[in-house]
Amino acid sequence: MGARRGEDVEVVTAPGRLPGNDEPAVRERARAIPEAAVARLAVYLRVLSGLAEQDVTTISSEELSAAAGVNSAKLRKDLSYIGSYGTRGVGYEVEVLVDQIERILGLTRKHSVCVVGIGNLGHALANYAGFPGRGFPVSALFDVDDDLIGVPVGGILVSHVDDIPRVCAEREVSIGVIATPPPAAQGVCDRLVSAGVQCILNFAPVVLQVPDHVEVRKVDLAVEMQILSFHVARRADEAANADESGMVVPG
Amino acid sequence: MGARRGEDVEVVTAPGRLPGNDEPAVRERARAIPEAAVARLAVYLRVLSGLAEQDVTTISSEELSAAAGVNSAKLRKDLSYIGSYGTRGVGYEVEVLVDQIERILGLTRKHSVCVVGIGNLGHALANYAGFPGRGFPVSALFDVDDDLIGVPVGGILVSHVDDIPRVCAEREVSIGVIATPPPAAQGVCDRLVSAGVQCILNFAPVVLQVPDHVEVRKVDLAVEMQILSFHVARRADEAANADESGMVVPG
DNA sequence: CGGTGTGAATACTTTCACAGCT
DNA sequence: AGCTGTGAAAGTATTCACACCG
Repeated sequence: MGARRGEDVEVVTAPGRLPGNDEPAVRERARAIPEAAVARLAVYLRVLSGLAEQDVTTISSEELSAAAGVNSAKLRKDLSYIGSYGTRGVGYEVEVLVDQIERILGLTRKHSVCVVGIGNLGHALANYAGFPGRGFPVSALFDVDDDLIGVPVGGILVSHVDDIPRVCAEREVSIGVIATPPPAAQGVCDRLVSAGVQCILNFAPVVLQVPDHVEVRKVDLAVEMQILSFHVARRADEAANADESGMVVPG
Repeated sequence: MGARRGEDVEVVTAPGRLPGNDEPAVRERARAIPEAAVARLAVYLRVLSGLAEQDVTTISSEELSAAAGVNSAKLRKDLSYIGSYGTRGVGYEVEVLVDQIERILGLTRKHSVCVVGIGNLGHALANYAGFPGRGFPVSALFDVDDDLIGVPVGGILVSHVDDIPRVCAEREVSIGVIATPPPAAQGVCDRLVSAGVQCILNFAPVVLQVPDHVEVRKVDLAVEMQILSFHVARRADEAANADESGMVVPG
């Protein structure tokens, strides 16, 4: 980073709107799509795919945003990150948006997925129709249980976790899904990483330690439930407060 | 953003809650914990519970933050939202933090959970040990399939979705988990809402429309996969660019 | 007109850095 | 001497509001 420690360096530059602003460390990559926007693009894509199936060809930001559960300004901003594909006064062509979002999300290539840990959840994941349907073929399954090795689940034979390096290399796995019990997760993660897998989706309730170049996303049921619990509690508090402050309850 | 340009802007800083500050129109919110912080508190809680089991009694922000995968400033800030329970020069008492986080997250009450849609995923959820273990007893299961009604799954008998209102009321369900196929999700959601359930965790890949007073969180595998796909693509782009710009790849 | 695309304003989150307590 | 707690700065994300264009 540049200068810090301002001996009266006075921060001058308001967020650069000046033209001659040649930031030194600025990545001139246009690929600066906010993470939050990426997540929403995936949602828009699903909504749009549904519309395409119903032969809707054109849609406005207002309609699309309502269907996606966001407001229209956010939707337009999100779409603006990927380019200008709308027509003023009209709206967007569904098919164009589908293509462009798929391009940005990298869905034009297929991404082989492996699932590690074939318990209840692993079974569900291995059979999950949403994966292959949208460019994510599940191409390997792993477990430690001898009774499972060689058994077909969702059409794929389960391999032993010890074979992760070989099998992942052979089948060019790019995304690993961890659905093991918590104590096994870090070990499995390490094996996936050393097998060259750079993206991991973790269902085990543990914080995985990985090198910088590996991307981890986690799905944590307990955390989700606790967040909901927090909201239940907050609501109860508010109700109690409103009550006590003599508010008249409407309806 | 702070001061810039000489128009005595004086942005009065934000939501401070100084003591003795008699804000005019402040709506008495003692509970102003950022959503993002709430999610992390749940993670800290799990780490802390693990530490407690290993008889660790005291921990510094540096250690705890490392175990939780965040930096220590963020951890301290997050903890500061719930109060001052640390000892300067020493650290935090594990047990105190556990109690306080549980209190804030509303885990001192039990929250009955129902699962709707007893397919692969529903089975996995019904059997998920993480729920009852941490104050979220699964107390009702629902499906439409006649072959499933009355069958015990994870020790609970499956009821028909038509009985959602009655059963949810009887068992005081406060959190509904939707694990149905996409087309059924909105209908199930509506029934849960009219049964008085105010918090919903949605695994179906659809955007649920709910009244304002209902809190929905979603877990969307396809979206997660697509976000990872985006990162795979970005990485590939970066590699290509670095390559082309004649960069020497470091070891 | 009607609806997109986007600077600018606002709101929220993270990080810095250090005063103050133990 | 060390670590927490926290204002203030920096960085992101969301929303507003309107110029612009079909």
